[in-house]
Amino acid sequence: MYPQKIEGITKPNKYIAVIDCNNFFVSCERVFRPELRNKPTIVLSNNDGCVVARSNEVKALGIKMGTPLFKIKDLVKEHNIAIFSSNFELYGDLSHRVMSIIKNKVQNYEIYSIDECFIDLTDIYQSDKSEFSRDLVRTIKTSTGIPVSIGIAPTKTLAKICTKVAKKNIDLHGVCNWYDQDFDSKKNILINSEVGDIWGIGRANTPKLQLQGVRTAYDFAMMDRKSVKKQFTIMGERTWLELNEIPSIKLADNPEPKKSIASTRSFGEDVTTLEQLQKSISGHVAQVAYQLRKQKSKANILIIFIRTNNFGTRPKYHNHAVIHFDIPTNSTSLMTKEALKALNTIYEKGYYYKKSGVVVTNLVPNCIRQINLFEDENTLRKLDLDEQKEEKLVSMIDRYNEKSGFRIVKLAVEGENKHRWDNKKQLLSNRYTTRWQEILKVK
DNA sequence: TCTGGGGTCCTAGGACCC
DNA sequence: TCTGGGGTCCTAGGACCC
Repeated sequence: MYPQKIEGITKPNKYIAVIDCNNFFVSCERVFRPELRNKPTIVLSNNDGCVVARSNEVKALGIKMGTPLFKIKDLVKEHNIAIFSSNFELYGDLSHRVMSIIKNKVQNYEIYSIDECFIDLTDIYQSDKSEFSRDLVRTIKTSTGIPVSIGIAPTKTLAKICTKVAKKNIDLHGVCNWYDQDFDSKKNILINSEVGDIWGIGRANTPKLQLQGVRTAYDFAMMDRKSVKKQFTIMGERTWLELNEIPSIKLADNPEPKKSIASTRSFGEDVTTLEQLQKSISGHVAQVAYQLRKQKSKANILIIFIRTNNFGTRPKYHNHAVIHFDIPTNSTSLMTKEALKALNTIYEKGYYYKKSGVVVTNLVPNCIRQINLFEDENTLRKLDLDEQKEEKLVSMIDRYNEKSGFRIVKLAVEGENKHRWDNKKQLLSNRYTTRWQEILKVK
């Protein structure tokens, strides 16, 4: 009998909702190109490699998320699909606008990704959660142009399932509320969602479940709890509980600072020389160091990596180096120096490199100061002074770069602005909302 | 010819300790 | 022939998400 009874747990009456932007990147492009409404449209990943966003018309053609562009050339031609390079400056700005509207309406929210936000509606003033949500859908649409869907349920996992229902049924006006369903409809919703589509059940576990005859969310919810935990660990158990209406994944409001920050990118053209790699690694280091400073953190560990193409027949090589700092840092110059030293040790001549990147982890808040064993008080004081000086300079540079919108001030090793091997972005739309030069012109 | 980027969490197993 | 037992901490790798 669904939902399964779970001993010792009383269900709290929670109203968790998830707001999901429909085909977000595509919707962003359509805001400024309304003639593309109802026309098949896709947005590509970096280097114009894979499809990362699809309009409904494209989904209907059976084009899957992540498909490389070259594999669908024929379909693109045949159906006259509109193609865009990814324009993260635009998407980031529109996302920010959507989230601001949500923040204005609810106290408890968790921005989950660029296009998704969980909210807790349990304690909002309005008693009709569905009406509140339909209103939110309308407000977001009229003030940003972005269509969204909202699912409301006792748990995050069920809410995610409900948004999918909301997207499929136009007459729901963008909102599906689990609490509005009778027993049979709830059961039907679960029966109609494939086990692999459940939030938390991924590529690796889907076949495992299917082999046991578990094909739908309903099948999964009806499994034996112990068997779920044994096979899919505590993560699977949480999902199982959530499908049985027991909240087990908390709303992460007041977000924690990031625990790791990465900057990685594949090259638009073959890279072979150490000098080119130095420039790209320096650029990545500058990026993560800036983000570290922005969230007021310092890093204990810096990892750099370089790799050749995973595909194709040319010789493959990948390697990484891990740098431990004695004192946590967010200094671009110090991190660059160490990163380049490390790059020397992993660079091998004769390969065609395709990608490089850096990751910082073991982050600590700025204010925590790990005392090095060998530091006495005088060196400490001097260090503090040096640090303050550097911090002043760096924050000035950060502010200047933010204001100008580009990273104009940077270390010499990064080199000139544009490299031949930089990202390919041949189909980029204008950054309508963040650059004056590219603002929409009304004729 | 052409195949993204940036995160989080959990577990198993080794190192180390008493 | 014998080769404890139990704890903690750390890391690499896997699984997941968008």
